[in-house]
Amino acid sequence: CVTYNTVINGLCKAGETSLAERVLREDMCKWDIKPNLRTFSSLIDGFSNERKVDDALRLFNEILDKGMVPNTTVYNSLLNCFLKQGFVEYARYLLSSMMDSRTSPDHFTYTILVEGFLRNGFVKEAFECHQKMREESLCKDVVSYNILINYFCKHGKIKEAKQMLANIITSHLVPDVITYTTLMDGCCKLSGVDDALHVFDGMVKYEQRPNVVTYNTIINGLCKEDSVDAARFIMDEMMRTGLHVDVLTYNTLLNAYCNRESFDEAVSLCLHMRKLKVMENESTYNVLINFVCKFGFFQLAKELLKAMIDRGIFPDQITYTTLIASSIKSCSPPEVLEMHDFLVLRGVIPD
RNA sequence: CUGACAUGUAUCUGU
Repeated sequence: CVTYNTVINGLCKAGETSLAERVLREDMCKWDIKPNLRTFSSLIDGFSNERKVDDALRLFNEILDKGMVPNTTVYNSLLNCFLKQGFVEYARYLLSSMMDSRTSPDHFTYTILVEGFLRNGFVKEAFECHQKMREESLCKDVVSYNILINYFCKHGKIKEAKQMLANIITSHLVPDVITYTTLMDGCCKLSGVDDALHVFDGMVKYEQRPNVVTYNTIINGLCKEDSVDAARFIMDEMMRTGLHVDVLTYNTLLNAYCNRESFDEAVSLCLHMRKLKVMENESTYNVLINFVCKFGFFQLAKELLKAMIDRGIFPDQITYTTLIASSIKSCSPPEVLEMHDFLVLRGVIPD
């Protein structure tokens, strides 16, 4: 059973949850191995990440039908699924059944609720959940604080965000790399890179190691303040010190070079990326497509679109908006429609 | 007695 759970969980994480379910139905039944709650949690979480709420709910009901008793993790997975897709009322209902069945919430439950309520605009309830978790001494880590810091930062409230960091420390918890990075990103966007660097100093002082995301955040902040060369210096330093850069590092700088119209730098960065075998993603192509569109090279944009599909990267809503907005300016109405149909046919849902 | 498998938070691109 452990072996199967490992395989099933791997498939779920790889976005192959339907296949994982077939493994359950066919292989496990064949050998008469009984799935347990972990098996179901993996599958529910897998469907959750694929936004298949119906399937997640179906598996939850199957647990009940089999006479098994869902534990906290199973409830958490389904709660998270509902809240991520905006089904707040379902989540509330599930939460009350969880209470009725005397399944006690843990710190995961609370952080899922805090994040989910904030995501769906129920700010007051989110804060109440956070408070309740603290009162029940279930606040075992800083995740819920991190979520609140992110909320404040995304709503322009840098002062409140910093206050939350102070609250973490007075609660005798230890801010982690995500706490600092979240706050640094808020600083970059609200009070400038200089301020973010103060936070960075604090992080180092409290012995939290910056990671790739931390540096990407700084690089992005510098790029947005037109200090692209300083940003590039950081990237070079990362590589020199053996910290591996990722696709977001490249995308951030690539976008900055494009905005600055440093064509040569942009091209050489793309080559650099290939050489280090960092795979491009949707954003990489979106940056390039946006760049060529801005100069009215719509044919070139089409070629990039083809190249991205050939590499197995699917256009998304941003690709759509970029291409449609540009085609309206430089193409005839039939061509705009042709592009629209083409993208919709590849699964893009226009917003 | 011990060990292996499940759930939550941060950074890039368009309008």
